Amino acid sequence: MVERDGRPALPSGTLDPALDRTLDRAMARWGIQLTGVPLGFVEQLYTFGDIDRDPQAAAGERRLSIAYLAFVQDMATPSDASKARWIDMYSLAPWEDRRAEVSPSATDEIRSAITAWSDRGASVKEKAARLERADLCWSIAGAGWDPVRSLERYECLFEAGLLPESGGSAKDQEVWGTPAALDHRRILASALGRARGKLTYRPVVFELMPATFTLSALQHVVEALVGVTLHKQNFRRLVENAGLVEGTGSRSDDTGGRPAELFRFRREVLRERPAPGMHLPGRR
Amino acid sequence: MVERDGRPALPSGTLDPALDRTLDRAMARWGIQLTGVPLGFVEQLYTFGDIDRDPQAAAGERRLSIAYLAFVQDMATPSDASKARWIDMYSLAPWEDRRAEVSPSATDEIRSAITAWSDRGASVKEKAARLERADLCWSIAGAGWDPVRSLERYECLFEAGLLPESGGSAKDQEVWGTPAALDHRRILASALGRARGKLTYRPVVFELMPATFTLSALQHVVEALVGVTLHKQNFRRLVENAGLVEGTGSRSDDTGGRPAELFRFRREVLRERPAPGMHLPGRR
DNA sequence: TCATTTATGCTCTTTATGAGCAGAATGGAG
DNA sequence: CTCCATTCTGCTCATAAAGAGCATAAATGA
Repeated sequence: MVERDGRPALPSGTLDPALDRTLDRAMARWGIQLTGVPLGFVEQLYTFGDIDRDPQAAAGERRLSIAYLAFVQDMATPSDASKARWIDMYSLAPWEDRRAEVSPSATDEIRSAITAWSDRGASVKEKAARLERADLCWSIAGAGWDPVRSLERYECLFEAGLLPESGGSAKDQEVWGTPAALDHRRILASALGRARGKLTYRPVVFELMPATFTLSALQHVVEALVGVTLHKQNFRRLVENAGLVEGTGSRSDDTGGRPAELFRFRREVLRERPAPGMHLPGRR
Repeated sequence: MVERDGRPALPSGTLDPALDRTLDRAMARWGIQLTGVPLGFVEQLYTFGDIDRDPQAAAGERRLSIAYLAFVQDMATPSDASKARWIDMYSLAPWEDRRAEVSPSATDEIRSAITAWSDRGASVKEKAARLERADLCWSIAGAGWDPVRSLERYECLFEAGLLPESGGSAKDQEVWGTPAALDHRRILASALGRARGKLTYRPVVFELMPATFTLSALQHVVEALVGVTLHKQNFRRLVENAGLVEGTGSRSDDTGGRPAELFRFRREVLRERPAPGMHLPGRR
């Protein structure tokens, strides 16, 4: 991210109608210019254009932002020239990280705030609608936690007025995260949901991995992305059995325990199956 | 679709910065105005902005189109005032319909044209890349047919110069379909892929169905959307077993054979499972 | 009455998934 | 040198889902 008005902001720039033949190229141009990081897998994400998304825009002016999701290899470092730096996405949206059960109290705080919001519904009908939505997002009354619904969760917090973006106080950053510039947290939430979903039917994780890696390293990346922990043996079985990876024969011995075999992505899987990916637990 | 330059075109209009507070509203405004059809499920699809997508645009001018995918109830009829009318999407992209094996020769014609294209690659490397891509799209060397890859297939035909949009002759409309205005066939291909994918993890089919329906009717809609036929008994088992539908007790007797029970969508399934949908055959 | 058509119920096999037990191979502490 | 903590890896077992097909039920029309 870069800095903008003292807050973290996604790198962005304006479309040059003469220079950029396609939107993808414009995005690549600005991405390189602002971060110096070479992009891997790239996909258009969403176009944001609400009239009030940029409070600084002049009246009658409209700012459209065409957001892109890109994966880069193994934490490539931003160029020194750029002011860009990596920011843990979960510092912006801590509620999306359910790997450690260190502070379930944070989730509880959100849950009770959201429940209070649904109670404030004007009519019985609206209360019920809010409650159902809250349940789908936050798994309050029994619906499972769906990692893919990160945008819905952000929008739930936004509309409930719990975030600074929509007038909330949200003091405890461990719970409510660090605000970003403009609606960039919303964009992040979209991207996160998209990436998590994509993971289940396209082998995009490997865009984030070096050429060879241990299965544990792969699992850690998947877990970081999805925000939940996975059963180790089953994960191994899944990726090996599905033909997503193949062993290289060599091994890595900086594991802290028994050395691990190094694997590589099996590109052939793309031709063998139409939708190869990581299965998310309980998602069906 | 409406008519534009003598060709079928998707309904569209320009964003009014003063009038439309959100992009969604602008889309709804134009949708109603141009077709008179009330929209059900709506989702932003993709923003198209290549410099050469509108040949009529003035130099230095750039036309951005923010496309939306919307589902409407059971073939609602366009208002008389509008010039809009329903067009079978498969008349624009016949290759996407693999339900009837009436003319496998059409697919064969496309396959051989695509194979010829990959042979025309400049280098050995490019040939191989084209061949892999052709295989993924058209299931030439053994990859399965993935209904979701409709956009990739359109782009394959486009880049191979086989469609009028990219200079091809494409006389036989049974094979190459009816051209639409501008890049609207590309937009259709995007929408089709998105809708097909969505089907697998969200119960969107029911947006296309009346309140009650027979399982056969439901299956026909799914088959029409996905473009392949399904095993009848297994389809029934899937939707009933997954809790997507529930019987109403009453029955329909215009089936032509034994009367069928009428079912309705089970809304509760949304709370029971995070990603309820129809499983597509062979897609994994 | 019987052939035709569509709907529905059930079985059988194969493959995935969720959960856990147990052994193998390393480094470090004593 | 031994023991132990740590991590990797192989395996089993129960349950669920998916692919394919057989068989029966309930209508219509010749």
